[in-house]
Amino acid sequence: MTRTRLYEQVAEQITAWIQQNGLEAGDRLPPERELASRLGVSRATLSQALVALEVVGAVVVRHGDGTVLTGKHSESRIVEAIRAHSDRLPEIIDIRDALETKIAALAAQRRTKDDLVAIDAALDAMEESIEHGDRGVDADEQFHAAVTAAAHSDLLAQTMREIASLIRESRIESLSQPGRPRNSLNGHRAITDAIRAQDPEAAAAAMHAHVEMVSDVALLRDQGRDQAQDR
Amino acid sequence: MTRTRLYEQVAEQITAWIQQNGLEAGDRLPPERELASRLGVSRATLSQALVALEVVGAVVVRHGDGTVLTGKHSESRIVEAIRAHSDRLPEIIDIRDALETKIAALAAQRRTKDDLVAIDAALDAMEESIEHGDRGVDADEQFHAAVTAAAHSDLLAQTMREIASLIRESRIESLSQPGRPRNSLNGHRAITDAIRAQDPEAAAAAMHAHVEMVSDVALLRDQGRDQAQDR
DNA sequence: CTGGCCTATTGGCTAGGCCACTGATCCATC
DNA sequence: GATGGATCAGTGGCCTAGCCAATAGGCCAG
Repeated sequence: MTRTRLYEQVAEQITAWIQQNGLEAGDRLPPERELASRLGVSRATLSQALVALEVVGAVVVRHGDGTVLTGKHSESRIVEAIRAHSDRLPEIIDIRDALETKIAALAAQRRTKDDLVAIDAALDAMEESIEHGDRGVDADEQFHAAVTAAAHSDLLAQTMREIASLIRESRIESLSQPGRPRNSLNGHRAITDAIRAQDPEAAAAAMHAHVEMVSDVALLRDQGRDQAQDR
Repeated sequence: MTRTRLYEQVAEQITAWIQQNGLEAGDRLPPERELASRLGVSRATLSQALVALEVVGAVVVRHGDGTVLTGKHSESRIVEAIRAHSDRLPEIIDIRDALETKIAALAAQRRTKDDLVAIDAALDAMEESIEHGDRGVDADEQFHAAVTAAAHSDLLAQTMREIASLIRESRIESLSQPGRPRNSLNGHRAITDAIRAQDPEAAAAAMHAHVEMVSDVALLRDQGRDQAQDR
């Protein structure tokens, strides 16, 4: 059994420190000498930690200049592959439809009582959020996360996490449309009902309709430069 | 522009050396002191290179023992997340069903003439392969890759690539069953017909049936320790 | 044969130092 | 006044030397 190496701890301390201080891309880390003494490690060890962070793509170390943050933290190759393209929204809809429809069906089959409690809680949170005039972005995310958890598939869950940042962006755009949060909430209710009734087909259909509704926004927005991809 | 760091060169030399000598998982690298002097760098620098290789997952450094190769090179986090579990086959079926069903539907909508040519070619390759008594694993893979390409979605394609190694394993098991390659080929034909006819629903249904057929094997194999996950 | 100890080997980490690169400043030149 | 080169302080890159800690295998006592 290999124990945690010091450089790993240091790397984590650094990332934590970055988060705490709200540092963003382009910001600089303290000089190695200072940072090393502040963390109570040698410069060599700190250097190892920086190598690790550099390999992961979190920072870039520039000789003679300093260590600057990339902000990319550690994005999956999936996300990287799609970020370059400007017309990514349709693709996000496609993959959400593929994954979440299946997830909804599995959730209907496998959900436990606890899963239902979590889903209901997310539903309540979104309702309350909307009552307060919010868009309910976080609650929306919470709901989908709860459904994903109820599907009890690590692989599907991990894949959803990989593209979470992409989905979040589209989610914000969608929920910014007037009347959309209420609409979305109704969609969530239908999905929840089907999951509660343990009806996979209905859950899949409800989720599909929900994702489709979101896609309308995307199409509206992409209308101008829509290409051969007829949907 | 930041020039190449020494540790990067060292890491590359090491990986090259591994390839040249045909080292495999479980093999040991020379001791740090020896390796460092042989590469003409200090132990500190070599240590940085090893950290980089460790972060990438190519090696694991064990205190007091040595540095051993993992052979995993660089697998996606999705794959890593699932490798730990022994009962991964059901989950692979789930995600294949989710992704490939959607991919088939999209392929039916978006396929070009060239896409069809590629799909037909894969079909022919599989047929010929089976005639020769092979299992047609490569041709099977080729077919699914061609369909994925025809869906014209970078995101879905990249996601499929991420879990490709997992699918490949299940594929080999499936096609090893007697009579299975022929069965699989028929499934491919049905999928191809639907895609050629540009019928999304039929393509999705055909792909779903195809994946289900594969899942039968998996269930058969997992029968003994099947848990609450009723399917 | 078993169990515990010893030791050679190997990686973990530190300390201290010199070198190379970067960027800003200052100054001579035009 | 504008331009271009020299300078210098700060920063990372890399090295040497050394001690500490974990591992594995052999040795010895029981």
